[in-house]
Amino acid sequence: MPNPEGGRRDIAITDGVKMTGSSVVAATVVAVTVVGPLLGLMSFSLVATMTLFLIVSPLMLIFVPVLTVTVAILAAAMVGFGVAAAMWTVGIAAMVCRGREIGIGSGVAKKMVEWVENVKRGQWTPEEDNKLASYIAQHGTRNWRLIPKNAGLQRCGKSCRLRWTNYLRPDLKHGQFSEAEEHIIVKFHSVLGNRWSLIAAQLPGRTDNDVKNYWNTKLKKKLSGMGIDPVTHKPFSHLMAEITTTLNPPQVSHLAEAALGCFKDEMLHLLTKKRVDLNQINFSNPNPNHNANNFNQMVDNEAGKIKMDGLEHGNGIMKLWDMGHGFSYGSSSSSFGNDERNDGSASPAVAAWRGHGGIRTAVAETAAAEEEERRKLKGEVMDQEEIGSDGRRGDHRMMMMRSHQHHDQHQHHVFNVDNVLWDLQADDLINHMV
DNA sequence: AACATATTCAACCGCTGGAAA
DNA sequence: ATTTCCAGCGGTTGAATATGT
Repeated sequence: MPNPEGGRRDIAITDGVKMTGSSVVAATVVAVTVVGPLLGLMSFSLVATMTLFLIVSPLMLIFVPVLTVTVAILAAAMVGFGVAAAMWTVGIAAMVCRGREIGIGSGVAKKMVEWVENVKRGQWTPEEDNKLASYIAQHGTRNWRLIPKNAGLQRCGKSCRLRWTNYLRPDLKHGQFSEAEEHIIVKFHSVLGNRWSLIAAQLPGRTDNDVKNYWNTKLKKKLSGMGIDPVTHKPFSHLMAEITTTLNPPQVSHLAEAALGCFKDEMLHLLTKKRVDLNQINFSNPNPNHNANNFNQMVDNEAGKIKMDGLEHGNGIMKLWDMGHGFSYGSSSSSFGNDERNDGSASPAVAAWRGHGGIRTAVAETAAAEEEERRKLKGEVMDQEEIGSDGRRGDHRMMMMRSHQHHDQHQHHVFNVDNVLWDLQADDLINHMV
């Protein structure tokens, strides 16, 4: 698509500020300005040192041949430095230009680009907030690239968009999360994993960033403190049981040593890194009450929006959260949040979701396998897109996952200990922690 | 009071995929 | 069919603040 402003393609680094001829010149000037004085200083140092040496040396004549060679070498070195500096100068300019083009997002190039382009970063000031909010109130949020320009802000479009969506939007709720909100986050995280946008969609006025931060800073610790692994939502005791039944005795003893330390969370996190072979996933449903049915019902309600009443109040669904005592991970056979089966493994529903990246950091699934699986599902999912009427990608993903469950009826189960391969060496676990 | 450490959370980064040309 | 633009997403960072020593 031709750029409407006649420039080259925008790049990610500043999200919409284009490279222009003046920027190239400015970048070069900046680079030369930095390198020039450095070169001058180096030359001056060399000349001064040599002069001083020649003046003070009484044995100058004796060492003339040596000095000649030395000076020749140093001169050659200076030429080399000069060439290197010139190349560096050109390189910096090129890096800035190229960085602008392809989106290099770190290091000198980034700083140069920021400086050259005069794009501000960091905390927003109240004045900036006012400018952005009043502009959006008048013109809407149609083209984020143009918004900072038109609003008189020295920000990139992406920064403006994030500021608006995460902070300035009038429908946002600021302040502490309520217990009910915590409840919802934990329940949905147990099924969706780190799908923050999907979880946030269940909490009016909260952004995915809010939910993510709250989870990482509060809820994770809260669950750990209650003896529940925040990654798998399983009790630690179950994970330890899995360790002892799965690993060889020497490995178990190493793990036990590690467990005695103060790295419980890290260890358990690593222990949940199971290899997922998507070709062997079994989404069959040995338990007629398991979560897949409950979840599918919820997804069907209100065009893909999950119905909280059913989650919170029952119909055979376990109540995870006891308002008086915090989280309650019971052993109900029809549990939703914990989804624990008698053998300690997660149910197919949870496994299905996790198999699609719900707990990417915990499940050592390969990106390639996941991508292939997505592609396989894509056609089927597209047929169901109308269910997610608001067009959010998360809803598509939900549909994909649901679709996947139906699609792979005859495959094996991800988290069933009988089928899981543990791919971590005990030494690796310990080394990582230490 | 001064310093060190931990916590919080706004802002950012890089990637992805849909839409548009 | 391909290229380009744009917005959404999850992970990460780092400044500001709180808490501990």
